[in-house]
Formats: sequence, C-alpha cells, structure tokens
Amino acid sequence: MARATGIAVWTRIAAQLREDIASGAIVPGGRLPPEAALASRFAVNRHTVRRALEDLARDRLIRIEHGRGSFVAEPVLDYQINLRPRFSEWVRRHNREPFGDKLSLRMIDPADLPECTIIREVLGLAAGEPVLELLRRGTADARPLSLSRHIFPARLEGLHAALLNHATITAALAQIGIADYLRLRSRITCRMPTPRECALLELERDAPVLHCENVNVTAANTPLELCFAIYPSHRVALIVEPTA
Amino acid sequence: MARATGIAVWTRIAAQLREDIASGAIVPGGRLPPEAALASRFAVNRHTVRRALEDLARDRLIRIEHGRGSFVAEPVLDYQINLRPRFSEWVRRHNREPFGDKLSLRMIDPADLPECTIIREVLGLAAGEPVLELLRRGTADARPLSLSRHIFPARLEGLHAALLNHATITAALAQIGIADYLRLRSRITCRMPTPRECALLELERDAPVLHCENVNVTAANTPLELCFAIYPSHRVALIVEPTA
DNA sequence: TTGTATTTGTCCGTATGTATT
DNA sequence: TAATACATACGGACAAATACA
Repeated sequence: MARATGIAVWTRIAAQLREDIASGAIVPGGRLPPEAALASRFAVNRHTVRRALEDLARDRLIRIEHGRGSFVAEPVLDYQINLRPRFSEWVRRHNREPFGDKLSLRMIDPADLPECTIIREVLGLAAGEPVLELLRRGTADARPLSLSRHIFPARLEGLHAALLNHATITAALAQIGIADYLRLRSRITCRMPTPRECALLELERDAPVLHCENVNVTAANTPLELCFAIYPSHRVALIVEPTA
Repeated sequence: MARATGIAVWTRIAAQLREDIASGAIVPGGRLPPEAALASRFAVNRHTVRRALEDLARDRLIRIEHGRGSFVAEPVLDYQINLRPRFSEWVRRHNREPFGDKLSLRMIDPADLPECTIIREVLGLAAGEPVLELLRRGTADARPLSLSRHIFPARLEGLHAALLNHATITAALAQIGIADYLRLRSRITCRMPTPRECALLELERDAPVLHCENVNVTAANTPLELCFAIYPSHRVALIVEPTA
C-alpha cells in the first residue's frame, strides 16, 4: 500500500476492505484473514490494519471477536412487530424474495407437545381436541431467516388441505374464509438453538436466536393460531413502535 | 415410594418435586439431583423419575439440559414494551422491590463510543457535541434484571447533577423540567453476554441476553435519550401488544 | 487438544394391572 | 371368560452432550 498520497493509509485499507466485502469477495458471515495476514498483504504494521478494522466495526460492517477473528456482518432485516404478521410482505418490503419451506404438517393432540398448557388455554381447546401443527422455514433470497411452528385448532374446516395447497398462511386462511388475522400478543425471549435448528437455519452453534410466541386472532377476535418462531439474531432484529 | 395407592408412582414423584421446588428446598436456578440419584431416593427405576421430570418440564417448572442436569426455572418477569419505559413501575407491578444501581456516569464525546453514528443521528448531535452516559443495573428483590446504558445530550441543563441525586431516571428528568418521556422505537436483538456483563448480572456465560436499543423522546417529540439495555433471557420476557 | 467421567436421551425388551370389547 | 389395548413400571445397553483434568 503506497504512502504519501495525502490520505491516511488506514483509510485506504478500510476502503479496500469495504470493497472486498461489497463485492462479495468475503461472504456475509465469513471470516476475514487474521490481522497479521492483512498486515503482510498491505505491507503495513498490524496496528494500521487494526485501525482500519476498528473503522469497519464502528460501522457494523464487521464484528471483531476477541481471540476468534473478524467476521463480515450479515445484513440484518428489521421486522416490525405490528398488528398483522405477514412474513412474505415483510421480506418483500426489504426487496428480497421470500419463500416458505413447509417442513411438516400433521394433526396432533396438544398433550403430546411440550407447550400443551399454553396451547389449550390460548386456543380455547377442550381436552383431547386435536390441533394442526405446521413447521415452516422462512427464507429471503434463499437465506434462512426463521423457523416457525404454527398451531391451529384442527376443527377449522379444510385448513389441512389449504395449508398444503398454498405457499403462504395468509392464502391458506383466505381459502377457508378467513380474510384477515391479527396479532394479539407477542412474547419475546431468546435462547440457544438446537443442533437441528442450526442445520435448518445454517447457523453456528454459538449464535443465539430470538424466540417469539405469537397469539394471533381473527378479525372477530376469536383465537386462531399460536405461533412459535425463532430468528437468528445476526440476521433479524425486531422493531417495536408503540402507538398509544 | 409406596405403590398401589391408585395414583401412578410418577405422578406422586412429580408432586413431591413440585413441593420441593415450591418450598424453596431447591432454589430457582439451582440444580436438581441427577436422575439416578432421584431414582434411588424414591426407590424406583430411572424411567419413572424421567416421566415425572418430563411432567415438570412440560409445565416449565424445570428445564432439562442434555448432559448437564435439570434446573429449577427462575420466575420470568414479563416486561411490556409500551409507550412509557419505566423500570421501577414495571418491577413493582410484579410485587418486587426495584432498585437501580448507578454503575457510572460520565460526559463523553460520542466519537469515542462504538455506537457513534446512531447516537448522533438519533439525538441530532453536531460533530463534537458531548453526551452524558449513565450505566445502570436494575434489580428486583436484589436479583439483577438489566444492564442499561443511557445516552443523553449533555446540553440538557442540570441533568448530570439530577441523575446523581435521584434514584430513578424519571425523577431526575422531572427535576430538570421533563415531566414525561415516551418510547418512540425499540429495536430488539439478542447476543451472548461479555464476562463483565455475566459478573454484573450474576449470569452463566452460556445464557444469551435480550438486547434492546430504545429511542425515547419528550412529550413534545424532541429526541431525549438513546438507551441500550440487556436482559437475561431466563429472567425477563418482552411483551408486545399491538394496538393499532 | 485429548481422554475420562458424569449426566441425560433413546432404544430395546419384559411384565403387570386395568379397562374395554 | 377370553381377547385386546393401554398405561405403568422395570431392567439393560448404548448414544449424545457436557464437564473437567
């Protein structure tokens, strides 16, 4: 890296790294070369490289992890928690192509699920009344963004077939005559992902996930769905804007 | 554990463990004896104990961790993300005694903070304009619930002294003539805690924390505060109830 | 980094009592 | 009475995850 151009060397190194990232030479989530390697590549002292990396980190283009290395930050999609939960609309608003992989769909007695108590209470189910459980993976431009478990009362006529036939939940519900549905309440926590979740989300084992428990109702305010969703925290942030 | 009482053995073991937990014989967050130990204590097979533990886990009284053991769940405080962020009121509503440890208070140039860009943008600061940074630990009945960094424009007259003199932010702001302040926007992510955060929150290092970036404004809608807060996810859940 | 002990998870099979048919 | 299904309880073996030296 030539000197004496009137621009600080670290600035030009930072600019070069920005280009490397923007061009995709280093994939989002990927690791940058160690500081020593960068120093020799640019023929500067390691401290100069560090100054450049700090600059990128400040702009959140990379995250520097003590003892591990520096990693290109993945672009974070902001998900606004508002009245209508609509995965596809959200992703499309960010100019990405949404897709919902249906992983499984089955009818089951909630007693066989760990969330039995909550499910019965929220959906107002009698003992032994079955539910439909839909497992879904949401992707944006083929990058996994969410894993969700949707629990519906099985008594809803034709829902099983509708969920199989339509790509989105909104469309499936519309087919059985539910034109609109609303978020009543969301409960947000976070936890570490299971190995299976890591595989499905293409996630490292040490990256926590946001966990949302959503209660959704029809426009007439009858309980419709309980949804457990997880989001890799490096890819999704939840936005809340209180209105009243 | 005597048999032939008409009630399943595992049911009575579960009931006994429930009592042990309710009575405080095992503290919240504490570890239950291993399955083998419980099996010998109750003089039953390990499978019978497992059946009882599954029952408790289903009710979220304990969490079972593969290879580690079973742990008494800590009570989770639901924190409703509504228009007014008020730590003390929230904790008191759960019948616990709130306290805010002031860890540090300093005036600083935001350029020296990693969140420089956001701070300047949100608070509408000119380059070089300093801010007040307050570090705070929130506890409920002496149990750490939150660590928060509050960033105020330093230009607010008398705020430094007011923050030192009052136990709550609400009271400090009231003293300098800001009778009300509102949440404009919250951005929720999660991450692993740093060792220092673990120490302050009395947290295991493998427990993720919820991270909230809150933008708060005055009643007149002028930018007032940027607040970065973390909450141990095993102790706090965030509740969102969209209203419009 | 590696090996070992601990602990939970899952599977196999067997036997028994109870309720239903 | 007999056949069947089901929940309960036990015993053993091994896999998988974790903790620790």
